[in-house]
Amino acid sequence: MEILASLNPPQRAAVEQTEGALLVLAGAGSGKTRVITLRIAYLIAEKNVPPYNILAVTFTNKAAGEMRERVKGFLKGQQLQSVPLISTFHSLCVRILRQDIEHLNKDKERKFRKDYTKAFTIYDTSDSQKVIKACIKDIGMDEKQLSARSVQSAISAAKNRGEDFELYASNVEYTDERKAAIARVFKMYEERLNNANALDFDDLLIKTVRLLRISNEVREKYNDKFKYILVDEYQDTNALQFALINYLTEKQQNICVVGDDAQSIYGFRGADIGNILSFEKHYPNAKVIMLEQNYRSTQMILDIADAIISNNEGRKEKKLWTNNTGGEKIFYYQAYDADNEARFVASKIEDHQRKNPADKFAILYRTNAQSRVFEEALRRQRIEYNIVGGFSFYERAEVKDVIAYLKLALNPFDDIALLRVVNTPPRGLGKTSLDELTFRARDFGTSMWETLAIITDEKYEQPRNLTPRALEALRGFKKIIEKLSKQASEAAQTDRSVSEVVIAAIEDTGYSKMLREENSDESEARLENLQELVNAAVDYDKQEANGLRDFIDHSALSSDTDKYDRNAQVTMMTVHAAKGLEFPIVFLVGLEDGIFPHARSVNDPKELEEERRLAYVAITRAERILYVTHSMRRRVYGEEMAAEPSQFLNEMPLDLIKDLSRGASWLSFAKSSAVKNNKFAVKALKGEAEVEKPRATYAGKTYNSADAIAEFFKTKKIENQEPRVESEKPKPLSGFDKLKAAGSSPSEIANRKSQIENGFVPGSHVRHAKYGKGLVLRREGAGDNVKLTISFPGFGQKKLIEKFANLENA
DNA sequence: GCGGACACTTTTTTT
DNA sequence: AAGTGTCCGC
Repeated sequence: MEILASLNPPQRAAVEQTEGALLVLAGAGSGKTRVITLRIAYLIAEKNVPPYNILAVTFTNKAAGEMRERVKGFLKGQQLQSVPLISTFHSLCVRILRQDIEHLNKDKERKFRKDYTKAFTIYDTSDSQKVIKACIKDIGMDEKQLSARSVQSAISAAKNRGEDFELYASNVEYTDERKAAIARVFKMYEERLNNANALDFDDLLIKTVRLLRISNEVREKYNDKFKYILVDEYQDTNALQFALINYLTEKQQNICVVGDDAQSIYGFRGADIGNILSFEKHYPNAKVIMLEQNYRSTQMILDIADAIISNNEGRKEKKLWTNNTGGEKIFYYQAYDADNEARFVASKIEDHQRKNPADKFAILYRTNAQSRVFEEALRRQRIEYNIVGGFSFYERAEVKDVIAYLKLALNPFDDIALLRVVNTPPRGLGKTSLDELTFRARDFGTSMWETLAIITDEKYEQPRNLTPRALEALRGFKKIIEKLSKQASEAAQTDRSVSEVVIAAIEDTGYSKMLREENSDESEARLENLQELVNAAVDYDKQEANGLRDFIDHSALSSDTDKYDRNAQVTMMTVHAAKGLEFPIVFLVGLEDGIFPHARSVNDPKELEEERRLAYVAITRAERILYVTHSMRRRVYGEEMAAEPSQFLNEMPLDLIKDLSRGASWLSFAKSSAVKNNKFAVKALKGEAEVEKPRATYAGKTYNSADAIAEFFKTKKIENQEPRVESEKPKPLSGFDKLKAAGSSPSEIANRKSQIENGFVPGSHVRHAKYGKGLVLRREGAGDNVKLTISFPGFGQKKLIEKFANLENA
């Protein structure tokens, strides 16, 4: 292959070393994806491996799509009999289970009696949360004592650790009532999913691993099928995924994994960097190849990324290098508020586009919620953009409703689907009737659908506790589903048109009638969305012949419906979604304490390190130019709050950053006083420096110029009163801004404070023995229970009990 | 049983 | 701010 000539020696070795186990440890921008896709092409084109023998696994649909595109590009012009399977872990599992799940029914150690069928349903996060909610209620607890959300994440975490409900329960201490309750819910949840012939996202992996473990036949089948296996972003695998790979490679050991420990950002999903070490243990003959040359970014960008990541303790030393020396400094902008931040980005994009219309941009943020302001700003400037992820098409209520009809038609045991649509459109079935139905289902130990069949039967003689009207409604509903079910199973088995069934689910169920009669803008939009769903089904009919079930699976497993369009000029997405991608110009926005690093991560050193790796991923997306921005105020829960610069900003080498802010900014201040106020720097100047660098660790100092920042915030007050940026109308102030507007001298604030039960109010500066100066952001509770949220530069936000915190005025 | 008014939580990140 | 859950009058 000619193209191999363009590779450097280690890259080339990674492509050509096709037999046996191979671990490729690669830095950001080192051509990882290029290597892995070329390898697939190489196997096919040079080694004559039939494509169906190749399996490549990724973590996101977007990565899988990207990889398919690239492989196609490399194999352009070749006639192929089949295609390699390039899929996410979850899709792979669905594919295996749809064929072979029934082998699980022979499992001698199975915990529940109900058999799985190939028609199993996939429960997405909100589906399983509904089940959990019901379970919590049924063990007699209140959502306030035990939130469905937290139980869900506890269950999911346990599952990803490889614990089933029994193991989980056996680890609960006698005194831990909360955990004991979770264990009870866990068991009940598992049983209900089993009854519903349903699997949640975690189960897809768990059941597949179990299947491969207990069935030699199945394991052998897939070992024979997948002769060459590749795993991208290997650092993100968790224990289950590792086990899955091990089973699949039992016979042949042709496995190639590619990863970068510095880019591990899915710890919250149980990803374990340790799998890199386990890999070498499990495949003792594994070769290891390192790719350290970066081909993507300028030296300037790499230096910034490296400066940040080197604050992490748990990290393999790995210094990226590049031939792209120099490059432009990193641009920095401090915005007055979120809107101003978005305007800045939009106007910069406009500038660049004027100079070079072909430029490509990415706007990267920590959370999806941040996207809206940027959408608005870009739309105002008439800049076209593409948004990845966020609120998915398949999450819209009307789409979920119609999908629920289809799911129910395919798997009538799916209680969640039934409850979703039984009274949508309204059929006169209210809470009373549905409670009765639920109660009976629990009583009989059957699914809702079976229960419904039993009590609507003419010959049923027990009292029904249902009004004649409700009974008729249930019978009507039953007929609708039966009819749809007939159509659906035809479409699922034969390759008959999926779109016909989708249309039936919209029309014959009364759903579209309901929307048409509502006749509002809202219902109009919903009808259009359903039309969109029909279009998707029509497209689907044209391209693939995999039937309705596959169509539904797709809707469950693809959260980012708007798949990444590599030709888009401007792409907006979360940093997570950007992994594996690159852009000439990147805007990393919202670099604020509490947002990035996220407030939920600052209290746990491990999580903070993950945030830092996330920042590393974000920065290394940039090829030529990187902008970093933060805003001084941000709306949180509808309330305008003061926002502090992110500690990651301060971990950047300040002299590599060019300030584009108008007037004074955090950066200008930090720069001018960094030398003067930094004890270490002063020592260094005097030649007394202990070699010990002010190594920023989570437990200690993070800022290398904490005093400078503290001082900056003192002066910030004045600046905030005279916004430097034109803003159409003055925004209503709230929180501490109101305080400042009313009278902003420290003494006045202090007075006010003593009036308010002698406590610290939001907006006041305090001093803490350990953390130093901080800004009070929030005050909750009363009396002895007052909790304060305080932002301490260098330490992040802390929640302190006022009574014990020993705070002083500052 | 239904719909509207109101009270209340919620935002990490992905499958 | 926005979406969800609960209560109440019809």
